[in-house]
Amino acid sequence: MSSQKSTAAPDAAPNATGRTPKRARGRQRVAALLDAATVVFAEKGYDAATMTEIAARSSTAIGSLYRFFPSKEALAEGLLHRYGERAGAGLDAIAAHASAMTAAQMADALLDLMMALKSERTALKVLMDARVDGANRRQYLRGVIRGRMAGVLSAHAPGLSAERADLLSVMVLHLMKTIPELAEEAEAAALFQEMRLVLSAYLAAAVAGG
Amino acid sequence: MSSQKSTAAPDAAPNATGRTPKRARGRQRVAALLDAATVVFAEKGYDAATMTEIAARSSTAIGSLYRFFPSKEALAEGLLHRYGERAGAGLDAIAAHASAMTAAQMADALLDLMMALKSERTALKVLMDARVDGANRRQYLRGVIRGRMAGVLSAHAPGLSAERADLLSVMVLHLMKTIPELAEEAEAAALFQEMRLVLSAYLAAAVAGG
Amino acid sequence: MSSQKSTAAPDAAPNATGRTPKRARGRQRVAALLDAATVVFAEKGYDAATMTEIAARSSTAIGSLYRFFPSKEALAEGLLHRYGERAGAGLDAIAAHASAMTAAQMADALLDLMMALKSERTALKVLMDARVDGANRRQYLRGVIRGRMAGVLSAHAPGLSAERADLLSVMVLHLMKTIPELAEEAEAAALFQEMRLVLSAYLAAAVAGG
Amino acid sequence: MSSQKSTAAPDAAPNATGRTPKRARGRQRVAALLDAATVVFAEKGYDAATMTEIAARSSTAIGSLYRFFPSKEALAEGLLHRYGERAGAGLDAIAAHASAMTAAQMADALLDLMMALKSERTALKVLMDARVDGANRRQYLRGVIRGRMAGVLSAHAPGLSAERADLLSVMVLHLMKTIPELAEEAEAAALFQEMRLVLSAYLAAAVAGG
DNA sequence: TATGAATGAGACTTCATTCAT
DNA sequence: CATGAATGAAGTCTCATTCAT
Repeated sequence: MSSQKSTAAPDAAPNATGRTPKRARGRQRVAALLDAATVVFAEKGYDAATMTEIAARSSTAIGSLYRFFPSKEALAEGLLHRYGERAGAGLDAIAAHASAMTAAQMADALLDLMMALKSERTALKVLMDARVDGANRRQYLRGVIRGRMAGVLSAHAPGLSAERADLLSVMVLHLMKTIPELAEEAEAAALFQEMRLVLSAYLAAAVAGG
Repeated sequence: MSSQKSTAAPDAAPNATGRTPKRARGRQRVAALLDAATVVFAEKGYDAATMTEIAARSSTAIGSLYRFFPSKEALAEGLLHRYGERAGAGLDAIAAHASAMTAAQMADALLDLMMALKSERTALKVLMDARVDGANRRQYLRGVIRGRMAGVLSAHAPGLSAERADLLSVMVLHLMKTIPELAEEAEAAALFQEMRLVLSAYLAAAVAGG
Repeated sequence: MSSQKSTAAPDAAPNATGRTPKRARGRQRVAALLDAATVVFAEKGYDAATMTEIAARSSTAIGSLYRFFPSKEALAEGLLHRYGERAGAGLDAIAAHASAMTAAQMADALLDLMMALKSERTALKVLMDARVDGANRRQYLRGVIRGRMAGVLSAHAPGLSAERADLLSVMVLHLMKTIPELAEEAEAAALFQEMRLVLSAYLAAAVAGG
Repeated sequence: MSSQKSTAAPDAAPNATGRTPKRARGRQRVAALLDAATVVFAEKGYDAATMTEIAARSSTAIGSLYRFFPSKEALAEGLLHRYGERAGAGLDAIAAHASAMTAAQMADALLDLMMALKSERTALKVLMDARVDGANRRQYLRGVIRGRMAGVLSAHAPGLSAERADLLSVMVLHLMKTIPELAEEAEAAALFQEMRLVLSAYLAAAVAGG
């Protein structure tokens, strides 16, 4: 099932022709499907989201949806995969400047990234929370992101042991993961600022050797 | 299935009196149902959890489950209610000693409470996240707990404004809410200690006026 | 099943004591149950009516309801039986004066009887229409009433052959049976008068040898 | 079950052309479903009829039944609609010759129509009697048929006032509606002739100004 | 290859009926 | 005998997935 994906949504190199040859059409479809899935999963939750609605929202026939993603689980996987790439890229970008940042600046940078991925983040949360059997697949995403985040933190605080950086990265990711939930509270804006405090206090304490 | 019940409900008739037969049995049933619901909701999530499985896990006939909780939503509500009472009592107990605690001790106390309610906490998170219509009932729980937590924090740091205490309590609750997720990671124990650091650093910074 | 009824609801002679000894209490219960059943069947239809509601409306425990009527079908039977007795008595009363009536007067008398039994009539219709297996039991009621009606018609028009009187009685009963439905139309009152016309025209034509 | 279908649906593809495959199949399905529903509703009544049985009788998967009729109520509505069209057409055909008919001929014509729609009529009665909420839809059917019948009567007896024609049509429809019940009696054939007498006597009396 | 009608397992819920108290 | 909690078969409806066209 997971092996089929590489066939259906190949990460092939960007094509040379500027037009939309066969291959590119598929890429667009996949993107549209993932966008629709993001919206529907976020709105309804994993179980309540229906393949039919996701297909409809992206103007795709249900049969075509199943051609690209052979199951609902595979679709979720696809979403996770795309998110992993985007978030990874964002973290790499932060890592590039991490050494020159204060704890507060680091907190800001991470929160900014969080906001940039906001819409996807909600869908992600839904998928990660869904107690599906595909827990293993989630492990993959975790691994990818976690490594990137550890890179960020090591760059930021070169003194950290590899072990410590790993643990820190898990906790920071955990904290970031919960941010969209804060947006649902009445005091969303204030809580967002408050999370800045949480993060910077934690990072400062941890780097100091807490 | 019905014959299994006498085996599966060894906690029957704790007292020797012939009294409270009907009533007590009902109470036990409800408790068993809520326990089973806690487990199943936590394992599967709200949508994927089935009334049939919850009934089976508590050795209850499906019809009996519906006698006590006339809908899945009502069952969720029952769980929320029970959790509210337990968590509220725990917070009140902490509040009684809050003034004499350091930030680190407060973090410990809160985490201890969290551990005591661990199994229920996971189910709770699932229910609070579920995109059900009965959002009002959840709002009620939120209000109750939040007020209790604000009491704890005010007792701990009398200098806080009511507003600030409110905001802090929301954030602390938010952080605590996410703890069960950490338990799913490989480094659960270490992360738990890490959360101690997060909480105490945040509390110390916040009380200091960060 | 049907044999149990004679035990549960005996048509025993009116008791001598003026009080309410054991036997009479049962009689009251049965009457209350049948009254409640009449209302609920009429309101909801046979299938949608629930034994629980019928018990509740007559302030009877569900277990007691089942003591008197061992099944829903038996309860329906009980209602049919009571209706048969009441309608039969009414028809006998009409028969006593039938020889002195014109066709129009006969139509009036029958319609008056119909109105007197109105509330029960609606419940009856529901039960007769219900496509339950107990079709045989309905046959019984039909037989009883039909014989009475044939008596009325023979008294009214002595010239009719027994065969003809039988056929006429079936048709007249059929027409009367449908009256409650007219009450649901907007023009109920006018239709009721119209039914007078139908009946008297038919009786006159039939007696005349149509 | 799916393999049985080719056996159970011998009316498939009446034309030789490869054309109208999808569309025509849908229409056939709907017709088969309505036919099955007619039978089952007539046999069991509205409540006791199960969607599962209706699907089975038309060799349709339950899911397909729900694709065409998204609820039991919708299915009933579909039946009502189809009946309305057929009965309306029949009444219009009678109206075309009504002016040249005697009361007895009119009675015959109406009874003939009734016989032609016999099987549907029984189901109709069940649906119209059913205590469902969708009463509005039934009102619509009533209106349509009633207007057609008033047209028939006006054509038959031009002297009738519009009001009177309306009232007459309601009563005539009422009488016709009850015919299927007569078919359940032992003397069905004789009763059918008797209904001829009822109708013609009534029409004659009414036209005469009774 | 794209399409969407068809499929049927399975979810929630109701209610007639039983039986321990 | 009365009571009403307990039971579980059965009904309506949804939706992931397949496959003929």
